[in-house]
Order: sequence, then structure tokens, then C-alpha cells
Amino acid sequence: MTTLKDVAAHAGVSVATAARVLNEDPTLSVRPVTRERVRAVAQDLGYRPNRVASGLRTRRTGTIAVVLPDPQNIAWSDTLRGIERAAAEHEYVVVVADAHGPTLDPQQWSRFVLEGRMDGLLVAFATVVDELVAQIAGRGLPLVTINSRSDNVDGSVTMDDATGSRLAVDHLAGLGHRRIAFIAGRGDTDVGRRRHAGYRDAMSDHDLPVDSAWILPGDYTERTARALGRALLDMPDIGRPTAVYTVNLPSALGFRAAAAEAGLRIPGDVSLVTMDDHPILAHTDPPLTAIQLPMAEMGELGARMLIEGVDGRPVRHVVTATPPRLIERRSTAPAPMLA
Amino acid sequence: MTTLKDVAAHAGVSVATAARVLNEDPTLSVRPVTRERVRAVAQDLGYRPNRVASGLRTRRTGTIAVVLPDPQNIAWSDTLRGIERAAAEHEYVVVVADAHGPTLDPQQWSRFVLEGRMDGLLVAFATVVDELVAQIAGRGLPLVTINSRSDNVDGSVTMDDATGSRLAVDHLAGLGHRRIAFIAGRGDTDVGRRRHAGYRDAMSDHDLPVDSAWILPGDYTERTARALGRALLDMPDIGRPTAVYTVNLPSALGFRAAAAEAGLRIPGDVSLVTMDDHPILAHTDPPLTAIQLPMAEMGELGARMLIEGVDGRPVRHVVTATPPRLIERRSTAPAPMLA
DNA sequence: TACGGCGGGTATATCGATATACTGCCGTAG
DNA sequence: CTACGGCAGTATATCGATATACCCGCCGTA
Repeated sequence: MTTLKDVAAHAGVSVATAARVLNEDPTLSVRPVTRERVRAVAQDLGYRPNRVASGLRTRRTGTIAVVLPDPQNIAWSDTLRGIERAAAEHEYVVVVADAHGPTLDPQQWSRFVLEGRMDGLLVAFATVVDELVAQIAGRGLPLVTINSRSDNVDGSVTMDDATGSRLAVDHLAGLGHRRIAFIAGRGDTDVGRRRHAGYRDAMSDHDLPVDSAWILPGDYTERTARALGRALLDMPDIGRPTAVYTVNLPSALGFRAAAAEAGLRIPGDVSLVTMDDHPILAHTDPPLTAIQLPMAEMGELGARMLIEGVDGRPVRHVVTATPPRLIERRSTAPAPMLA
Repeated sequence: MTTLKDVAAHAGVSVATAARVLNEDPTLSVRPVTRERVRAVAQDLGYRPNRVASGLRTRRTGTIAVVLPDPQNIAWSDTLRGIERAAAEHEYVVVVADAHGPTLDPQQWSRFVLEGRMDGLLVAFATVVDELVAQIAGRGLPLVTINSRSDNVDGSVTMDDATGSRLAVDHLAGLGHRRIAFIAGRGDTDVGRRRHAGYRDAMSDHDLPVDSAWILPGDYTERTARALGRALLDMPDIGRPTAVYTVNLPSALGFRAAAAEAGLRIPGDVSLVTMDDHPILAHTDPPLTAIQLPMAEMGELGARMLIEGVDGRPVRHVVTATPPRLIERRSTAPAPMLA
């Protein structure tokens, strides 16, 4: 491997000068001819700075970690792209730490975050934020959460989830539905609460009844949503909802499966709208009407803010500018005319 | 941050001793009481070794990079899990470099692989292998490819793609199909060629005609497969295939869309089997019969072999042990009885 | 008494880049 | 003739962990 020493030797300057030329140190005064010589030699020798060495001295690795709950959840792919785009702009590398489960394996992620490999943490996993904060306390590692906001953390990027829920309810109400059930997320996360609040508020704005039996506490998984869906659809016809709004994509798939098992057609017997959009939803049976959230923007803002935080600038709590949008597909239809 | 120096000072030993105790250096002789003291102090102070510093000295960062063509392609998620599992076993961290396009952006990935951050490369992107090999030449970075095999590379893990194709054809032939089209991959990759060869061989084993008009050169994208599907289905009924085998998941979705546009039902009018399985296929319209490949195993073997390569052990060309399996869903049905 | 061997450690160079302080030389102002 | 400032760089400590060579005291033995 070519090191700076080699470059300096070939160019006939000291390593200090070589370093300062290549890093464009403005306080260095050097003749243009020398400058060019150093650059040419570096080019010729294929010199690449060793980031491990420079990281040791500068305490910057140029790497941020993203903590995600579930790599299987395809809804996050847009967010990751946004993060990577912003990171690339600042010449940062992104490392993704998936949890593969409801909690983080301490052994695993401590290798990520506690051993000086990372300049900062971008956390999209509400339920482990406090644990993480406790672990990195006092180590000066900047942390920004995305999709959730906690008082223990200085920076966050969230979306306008409430409006997303509202769009779903508006759409269903506009189709004449009055009995609109909600397969919700966990009440112990702020995302879950915001989506829930949006649903409740929109329902009451439309003067629709909110039966507590129609608000089902899910946990974002397909399996749970399926079980909840079965229970919901077993209600006698009179009380059975004509439309369902699910809090995320796996929940929608779970409900879809439950409806199929129960022999009910979507949207003939029950309409379905879900939060979280993805191209694959155009291919599902039926194609699902969904609320598209600015997932990529959230990632991009989060990464940008985190990188600013690494540079010592303060981080804040922000909300994405792009509003949620409803993508109408074929899982929603006018409400059946039943008294 | 607590450093080794702090630990050594508190324990009343030299940094050398502290390091050697914590790393369990077998050539160190130390009294048990001293050993315990060092350990206790490290624990108390919350000491975590700085991997950047140790990486500089040992030339090991404990990180491998995975190069993928397209982060959107959900079929790779199992492979990633396999890679991460194997990496975690060896206390390695995984960094994923997505290309987001048909080629790698040199600026981008040179930051990944040429600046000493990575111990090795796991490449699942056949068309850029040669480019990568050229770039890292002489830098002693081990490289293992997965899902493709090249003579320019010492190590690879591939799957038994030919048998996968054969399973697809066997299944369709068993249902009475004789006109089985193939939406293929690129002929310039060995994966593409293996899947193609499996199709051809199985067809001839069943004494089925292989009309060159039924082998469509795709490029693994949904868009192209859709266009090819339109062309295929526009054939007059007599020549139109009764079944289609697609080379990967996006191609299957593309063909599905083309069939829908053409007003043809799957499997009523045309059966569909695809290579690559994913849980989401149970929710598509219709649920797709697919060939499940040992994607996770491939990732696991690849990562394990790469890590061995980092340790100086030779890498080889291996094929996964687990055979492909056909997952029957509802996109395949007996061939219509037409003379 | 000398010597060797072993237990129980220590001292220090090193990895490669970088930040800071410093130096030698030249031209010019006083 | 000297002092001073600016130009064009240089020397070196440093980041934290690790690998290698080494050291000192003590015991047993010849």
C-alpha cells in the first residue's frame, strides 16, 4: 500500500507538506510547482489516504450507523436510500445495524457504537432508544432518531403521521364508510400515538362513531394483524366494520390474509387502506390503497442533521416538509348500503 | 473516553500488561490476582477498546463490505441476513454498498474499499466484478463473489441455479404444459447462463420444443420483463406459450403486470413460475409459485469464506449444499387442452 | 558462588495521518 | 547594518492499541 510517506519521498517534500497539499490546507504556503508535483505523485502512485489512521488522529471515521428494527420490513428501503444519498453528499459511509428482533443484542451493537467506529447514530427503532441513550451516555456520540421523538434525545425527524391517518379516514368517509376500524401500532411509541390520534380526530371530524372495539392494539407485525383481523371479522354483520385502516404495511398484509381466510372480499365486503406505501403494493391482491409518507426525505433530513451534529452544530426536532399523500389503488370501494 | 492507559493506571500495571490481559495473550504470565484486577478496572471504567486504533496497528478493521446491485430488490434480504449472521459469529461488522444503478459510482465505492476501512469484499453484482478486481489489484483485499463465479476471482459461492430452472420446467411439464417460455436474465452473466442452461436441458429432457422466440433476453428488471411479456402475449393464440418461467422476482412481477394488461388470467390462461422466493409472494395476485433458493446459506458461506480469506486462509469456489425447492402457490395450473 | 531459568511483568517502536510549532532564507524598511 | 516580515516549507508529538524485545528478582542447582 502506498502511504503518505511514499508520496512525500517521491515528491521530495516532507510528509507534513504532502498531507497539507492533499488536504488543501489554506494556511500552507507552497509554490504551485511543488503543489502540482505532490498531486501528480499521489495520482501516479495511486495513493489513497488510510481512513483508519486519519480517523485515529481526527476522531472522525466518516461513518454513521443506522439502527433499524427489522430488515425484512421493506417499507424502510426508501428511508435507507435517503440516508445514503445524504451521507454520500458528505462523503460519509453508512452502516446498517438490524435488530432482527424486538430488542437489540447488546453484544452485537456495542461493537457498532461503543468502539469508536461510528461518528454518530441514526435510530429508527423507538423502543430501544432509551437503552441506546443510556449506553452511549457520556461518550459524546451524537444521536438522532427518525420516525419517533423522545425527550431524552436532542434531535429527531418525524413525519406528519396524524395527517396520514386523517387522509385514510377522509378517503374512507368520502366513500360513505361509517364503521371504520383501526389496526393500530403500539401505544407505547409516539408514532403509534400520533397515528392513533389522527384517526380519532378525523373520525370525530366526520361525526363518525369510534367504537373502542374497532381500535385494535397491534404491534406492527403481520402475524398479530392477522389474528386481530380474524377477531374483527368474526363480529356479527351488524357490528362488523365496513372499512379498516392499518397502521403499517405488514399489518395490512396480515389483515388481507385474515379477510381471505374469512371468505370476505376486499374491497367488496370490506375496504382497506394502509399507512406505508411500496411499489409492490401494486401487485398484491388486491392492489392496496395506501398512504405514502416522505420516508426518503425523513432519512435524508435525519442523516444531514446527524452529520451536522457530528460537526458540533446543534441538532433539533424537525418534521418533514412533504405532506403524506394517498395513493388510490383497488382495495377501497364505496360502502355497502346497509341501513 | 476511557482508554487502555486509564485502565492500566487504575490497575497499577503498564499498558502492555493491561492490553495483554484483556486480549488474553497466552504468552503473558501474570498472577491471577493481577489479571482479575485489570479486568475489574476495565469493567468499572466501562472500557471499550478503540477499534480504530487497534485497526491501525493490526491492519484489521473487523468490517467487510457487501456490494449489491439494487437495494430495492427484496430477494436479497435473506442473503444479507445470512451474511450478517456469519459476520456476527466472527465479530465482524457488515457494510452494505448499494449501487443504485447499473454500474458503481467510482467516487462512492472507492471510499468504501480503497481507504483501508474494509478487510474484505463480498460482491453480489456480477457485472462489476472485473472493474472491482482491477481497482483493488495489488492491495491485498480479499474478494469473494456470491451468486456468480469469475476466473478473475479466487473465491465464490454459487447456487445450483440449473436445478432451480429444472424444477420450474419439471413442474410445468408435469402439469401438461408444452409451450413454456422463459424470460431470461442477461447472457453475459454466469448466473444468467446457468439458469438458461437448466431451462434448455430440462426442456429437452421432456422432449419439449424450445422455440427461440420463447426465450426472451431480459435484464432482471420489472420494466423490461413487462415489455417482453407484452410482446410474448401478443403472439397469436396458436403460438402463444401456455406457461412462463421468469428468471427472477422483478421479472415475474413485470410479466404478471403484462398479463393483466393483456387481459389474460394467471393461471387460467397462462401459468407462471419464477425463480426467487419471498414471503410477499403469498400476497400477490395470484400468489406466485416460485423456486426457493438457499439465499441465506449462500450469504452465510460467502461471509464465512471471506473472513477466512482475511485470516490468510485460501478461498475457493463452492456451491451451496441445500438444493432449490419449488414452493407451489396458485400461479400454476394444468395446461389448457388445446390440440 | 555463579549460573540458568522462570515467573511476572515493562519499555518502546509501530501503524498512517494530522496539527502545531518552528526554521531558514530572502528582501526590504529603518 | 540590522531587524522584521513573509514565503516556503519542516520536525515532531499525537491519536490508542499492540507486538516485540527486554528486564529484574528469586529460586534451585552445580
